[in-house]
Amino acid sequence: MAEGQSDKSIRQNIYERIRDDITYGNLMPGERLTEKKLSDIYGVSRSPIREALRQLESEGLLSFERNKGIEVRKLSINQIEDIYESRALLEGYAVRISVDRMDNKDIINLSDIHRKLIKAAKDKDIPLWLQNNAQFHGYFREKAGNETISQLIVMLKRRTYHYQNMSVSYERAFETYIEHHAAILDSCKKKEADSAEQSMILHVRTTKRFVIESLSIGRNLLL
Amino acid sequence: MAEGQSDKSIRQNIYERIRDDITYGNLMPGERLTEKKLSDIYGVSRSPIREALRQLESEGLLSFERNKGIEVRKLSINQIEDIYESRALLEGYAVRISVDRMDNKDIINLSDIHRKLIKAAKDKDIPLWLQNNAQFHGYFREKAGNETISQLIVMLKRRTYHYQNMSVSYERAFETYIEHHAAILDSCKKKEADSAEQSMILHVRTTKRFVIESLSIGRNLLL
DNA sequence: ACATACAATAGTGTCGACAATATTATAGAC
DNA sequence: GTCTATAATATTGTCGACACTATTGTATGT
Repeated sequence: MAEGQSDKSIRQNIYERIRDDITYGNLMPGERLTEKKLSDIYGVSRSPIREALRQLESEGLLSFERNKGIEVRKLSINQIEDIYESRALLEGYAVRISVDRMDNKDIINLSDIHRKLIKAAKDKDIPLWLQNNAQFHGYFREKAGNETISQLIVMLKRRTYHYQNMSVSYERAFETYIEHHAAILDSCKKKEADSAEQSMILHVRTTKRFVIESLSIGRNLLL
Repeated sequence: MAEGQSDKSIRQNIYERIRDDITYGNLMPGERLTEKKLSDIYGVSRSPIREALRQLESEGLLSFERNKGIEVRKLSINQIEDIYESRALLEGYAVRISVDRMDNKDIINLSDIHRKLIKAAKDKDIPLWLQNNAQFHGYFREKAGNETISQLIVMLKRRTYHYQNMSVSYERAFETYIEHHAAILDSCKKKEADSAEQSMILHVRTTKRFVIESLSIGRNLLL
């Protein structure tokens, strides 16, 4: 009866598993991976593992050193800033393009997500927050209808996912984010594309600031 | 006395070779690759080849179908448009950020490249054009100092490289491009970042139009 | 001539083994 | 005790073989 899925290749399963382990923090930045260990854990040979690792490297989640090994990519403050600046640009664009394409139904859907975010914040329900926050941002990504930009945003989000998660509990973060979302939503309603874009850029940059601040605090505590 | 490089891994060599074969048009979109054939051509086993292929897939240069095989990724008109829109956004950003960081030396360097482009256009020296055009665009990419955005631009350029090369000979292309470059350069001199950004966006979008038009013409001739 | 079943072929997916390289442990000199 | 040289170990890089799947070719019945 076997293990389960099975119409995906082993490589694909391994790829998704390691990817998720990185994004959800089971594998931490800087952590060392050896092919042998992964091979033992998942009970498969090294071939599909190596191929999965190559994919993850290309997507910026792992870093290799020839004949040395693999580690979960560790980002410098500078690199984190670069990634968030890129996201600000791309997500800002997505919002700007979306605005003109939205009808009443879209506004209702977004307002609904927005309400759930307010509730999640009030209850301090972080998983609920993360889920709806992803939906909120994803809505614009999809609506903009640019496949390439959508993929780039998703890829960049993955690179900082665990850094960002560590900062969600940052004081006042929820409150600030909700204000930003409200501003974006408001501009959408008024069909003010440029204003919506600016609000999104501000939103992502603020997130960047929170992430970096909480990172410094974490390091100060540790060192 | 052996082949040459040799302190790069076989995988890395194969990766670069296939990548270049795609970007420079030795491998055409839609062309089918089999691991066996590549293995025979390069005289190595399939393992490093498969790993290289995975990298190229992640970068959007190949497309896979499970148990079916690999082909050089063929882009639809829509996908080409998406990629150029993304490039317009990213390269526009790079220019905008660059402007404030430029000193007289930079302006001189860019003017120099610009002059060489004019000469290449006059002589219809396409390789010289391509080389200096890459330098011109690369200058802003580097100057902007955002590693992530720089990598994204390079990746996206590769995806459309051979499509674009087919269109360089498009009538009036050189002339138009030189006007655009002049406008960008002019805005840089005047330190008008927004204007420079807009000129670059226009430039990339115009390139998109030329590529798509020359593509349609090519298809009409063929069908 | 056409459709179906089945065999032959070709290609991808995975595995275990070995080679090359890097890291760690050990021993010896001072 | 510390440094260096060397042996032992661990890890990555590459290979050839086999399993599984899809495609193509062939034969048979109608």
